[in-house]
Amino acid sequence: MMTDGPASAAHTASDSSGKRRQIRPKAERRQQLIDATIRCIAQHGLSAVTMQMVTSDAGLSAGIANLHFESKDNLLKETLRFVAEEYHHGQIKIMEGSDIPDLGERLGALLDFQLGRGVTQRQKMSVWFAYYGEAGARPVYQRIVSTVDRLAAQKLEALFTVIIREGDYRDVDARELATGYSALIDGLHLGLLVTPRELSKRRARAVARAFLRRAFPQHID
Amino acid sequence: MMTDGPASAAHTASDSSGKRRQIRPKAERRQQLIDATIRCIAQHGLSAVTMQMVTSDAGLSAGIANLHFESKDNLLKETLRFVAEEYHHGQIKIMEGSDIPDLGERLGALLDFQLGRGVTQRQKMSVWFAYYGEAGARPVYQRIVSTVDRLAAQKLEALFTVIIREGDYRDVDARELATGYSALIDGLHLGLLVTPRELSKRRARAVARAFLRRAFPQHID
DNA sequence: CCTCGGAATGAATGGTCGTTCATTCTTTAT
DNA sequence: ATAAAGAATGAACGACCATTCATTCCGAGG
Repeated sequence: MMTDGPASAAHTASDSSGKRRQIRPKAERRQQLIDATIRCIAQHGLSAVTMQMVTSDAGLSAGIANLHFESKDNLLKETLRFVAEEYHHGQIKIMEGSDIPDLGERLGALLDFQLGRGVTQRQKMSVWFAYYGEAGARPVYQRIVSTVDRLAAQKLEALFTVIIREGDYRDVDARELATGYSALIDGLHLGLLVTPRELSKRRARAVARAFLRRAFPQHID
Repeated sequence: MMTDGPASAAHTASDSSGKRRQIRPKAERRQQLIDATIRCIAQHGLSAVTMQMVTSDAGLSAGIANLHFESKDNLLKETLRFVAEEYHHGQIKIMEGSDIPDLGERLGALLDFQLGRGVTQRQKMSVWFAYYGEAGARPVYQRIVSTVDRLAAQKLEALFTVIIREGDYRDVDARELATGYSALIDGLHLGLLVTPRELSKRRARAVARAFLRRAFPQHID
């Protein structure tokens, strides 16, 4: 929802479109600032992000972030919530989506989403792991991620359960496999972020596909 | 080397052992400060760590970190290097260690190390992912991690290659499997850090073991 | 016992950041 | 057209942080 529309084209304040003050709906300004925050975290790292950085990247004045979000802490919290929900909603939509009747194909669609263009953008990954890094010390972040994570994990386990029944697979535990698959995807995201030279997106997809093939040989070719 | 010896028992400056100034070898002071940095990152998060925090946690005066490390940036860099090398040296030692002749057992030892007490301590994991979070924006961190990572990946691939030959496994690519296993372990570490409620250490080990069993059924029971 | 090198200290400094709020400006309703 | 409402601005403020360095003091060598 409104993540990369033309409205977010103003990456710098030096827009030649004029310096005239613009009044916009509150929700739009909030999203504009969250988008700017994502860009700043990806470019400079969470620990280097300043309010000046964010507001100037958004092409707005210094005090505006405190106007729409109460504080910097809150802005960062809301940014994490946005990224987390965007990612998990996309996942869940595919998993329960009956528009792909074949379960093997649905699994493939999930994999492509998780390691495809939208999610694997360096920007989003940077944000994702920047917060993970702080999560150990900040229970607020843990709670935000846990909430959406749990729902996605349940959906994945349900999907795996149906596939196991359909394929009559033996010695495969849906819960264990779902945990493993989720962890594998997270680990691959990490590799793509930290060591992009050694792990290409193509290879990441191949690795994830191989994981699923070993568990569900009849469903994945 | 000297990670948790009795020497690092001074977690606060309020040691009743006296306030008398102590002069110690340079290497010892450096390690003392790195240990304090690890504790501070784990407790407060990388972005909240201050020099005051570190030096007071180490029980020393304010300017000492700048004396032994040139700057805060350098202190953080050296701390990452220490954690990365400690982790990867432990791994590599097990992988090439001929003290465990049976390859299946050696694999199990590797798994226990990666998801066992030493590594999975919240402290170490926090540090690990705090830096990962910043790696997207800081090439220095990428280089430190890449260097040690590459060596470990090669050793793991070599070990898998031997196991594949020994078990005569078909349709298993050592390189692909090594990438997958490494990613899985990273992902499990992440789960242990961010959602400890939903993923216990015991279950993480079971998931990793199941991954290996699906690939090398004869070697893992 | 004395001396000297240098390890350790911590008050002081300069700079940066988050936040505030009086003011300016745009929009909507009358 | 005019006024009221409130969105946006940006200079100013106070707090905090990394870094410096004059000073203190330990301890090894004579």
